Amino acid sequence: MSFYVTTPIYYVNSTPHIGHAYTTIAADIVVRHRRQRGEETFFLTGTDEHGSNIPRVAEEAGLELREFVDRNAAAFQEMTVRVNASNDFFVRTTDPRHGALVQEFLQRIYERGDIYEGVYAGLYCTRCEAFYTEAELVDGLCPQHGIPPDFVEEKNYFFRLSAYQEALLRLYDERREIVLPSFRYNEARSFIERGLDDISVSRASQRWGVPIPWDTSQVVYVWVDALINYWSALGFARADEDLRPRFWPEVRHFLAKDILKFHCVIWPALLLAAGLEVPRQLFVHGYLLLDERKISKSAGNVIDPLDLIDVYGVDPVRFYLFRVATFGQDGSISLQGLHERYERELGNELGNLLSRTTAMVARYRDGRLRAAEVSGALGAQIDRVGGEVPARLDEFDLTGALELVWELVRSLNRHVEQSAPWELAKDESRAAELDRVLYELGDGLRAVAVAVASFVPDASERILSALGQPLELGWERVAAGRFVETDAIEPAPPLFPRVDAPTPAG
RNA sequence: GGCGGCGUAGCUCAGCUGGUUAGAGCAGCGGAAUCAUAAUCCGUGUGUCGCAGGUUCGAGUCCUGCCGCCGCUACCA
Repeated sequence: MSFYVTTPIYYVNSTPHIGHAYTTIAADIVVRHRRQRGEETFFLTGTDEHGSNIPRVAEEAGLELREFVDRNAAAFQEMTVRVNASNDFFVRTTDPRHGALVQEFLQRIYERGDIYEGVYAGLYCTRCEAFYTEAELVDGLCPQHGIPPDFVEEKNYFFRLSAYQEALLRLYDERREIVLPSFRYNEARSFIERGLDDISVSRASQRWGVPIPWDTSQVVYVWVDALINYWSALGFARADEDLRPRFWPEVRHFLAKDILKFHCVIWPALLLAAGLEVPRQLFVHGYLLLDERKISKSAGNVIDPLDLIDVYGVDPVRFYLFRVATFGQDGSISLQGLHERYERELGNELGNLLSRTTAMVARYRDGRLRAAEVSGALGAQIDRVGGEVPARLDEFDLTGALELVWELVRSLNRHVEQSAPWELAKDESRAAELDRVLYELGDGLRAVAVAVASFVPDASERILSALGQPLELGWERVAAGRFVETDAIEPAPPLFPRVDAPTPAG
């Protein structure tokens, strides 16, 4: 079974913020988990570099076009690396190999008859790359950007989106889970239901883009160019293999709610028109709100994820985002919340659990941990994590999956208190009891490490190392009693050391 | 206007196809312990489950209406 995951390709018009990191991390968690289950995976992310905004913004920045997109693409590549995303490829739409496949894709639709020539006249917001009707404007300005739209009249090529209404409805009816969560499915379906207008897929007045193959005086509309990346990248990501037969259409697209229509309506229609299969699934997540407010430049509350990573490290940021907010819904984050979760849950509940466990093994048993039996309730809970976490991740309930693992962390701390190894250590006749408790703690912590590996990969490794366990993450190891005997456990250094509290000014 | 989401303890939220005295975490208060990054554990909640009706033996959970917040979308004589 192959499993292909994508993030949107991010627009190099601006630099990365926490919202980009959120989508990338979500996709990464899911794909890492699938690898743990031994599935064949491919994880794609990248940048969207065409469109009329780019020449304008580049000029404002005083840079050559190429220089500008290279610089901003590099910022997204750095973000990808810094959040520890395990992507298999990073696609850029300015890559000529992408351009060639975009042309091939459009040519197919053209030849099959669903692209025709027409004239578009209307109000156009260059920032949105979208046309507006008078009614959509607010005080005559673009509702998104608050700038006056331009009146544009030009010859364009149109895609017969309107012809795909029935096919799309049929698709939605046959595959209820094509768009998740279900309320996003409803949103997309009702949009299709009320009728679709044809869309312009070319721009006559622009030069920065992929030329229309049969009329090189025009370039491909940036959104169409961008969507095709999901299919094109598989064609050239590997020099020695076209990956499309292997991974298309087993794709899961992750995206934020603002680009639902492009992904859930236009993209499947384009694929149908090109005679290709539609995506297996699309997951539409919500927005992160900073202190209850939408994150935006105009609100002045943009967070650079790299700043947070500099202070707390990458794992805590990955952890926090899926701990506070239910994935799929909008969710509130705050610097203080991150700090509190870091301290309490990562530092105290998990980090300290490792510290106390390893310290006791070192102190009472000279670092030796021998196989013993894992008692009923605890063993059952470990096995339950192994069984139920995959089910939650299969439906992209990242928050629920993490909560299940955390309940096990809490149980282990409770187990320490209830069995009080320091009491057992005082009584030679209870040596076997002590051995068993220490083994249970070690085994439970080991299982936790494997179970949270997709969320906090670095910490997972450090836990396994501290316990003298092999760095093997196969999901079958999330089960009781898989601890490998060892003689070399030393008191572990703090897994998540204290950091200074954030300044109120932020 | 249509469609959809949300409204549950001070705060953040779970509560799937209706069923024992409505839950978790945080914060607060009280206590225990000392293996540990003073980290942990235990106890502690008189909540009109937005409001009003209805269906049912039984509703936070279904239906209707209404109120408030939000999203998508349409339209305006």
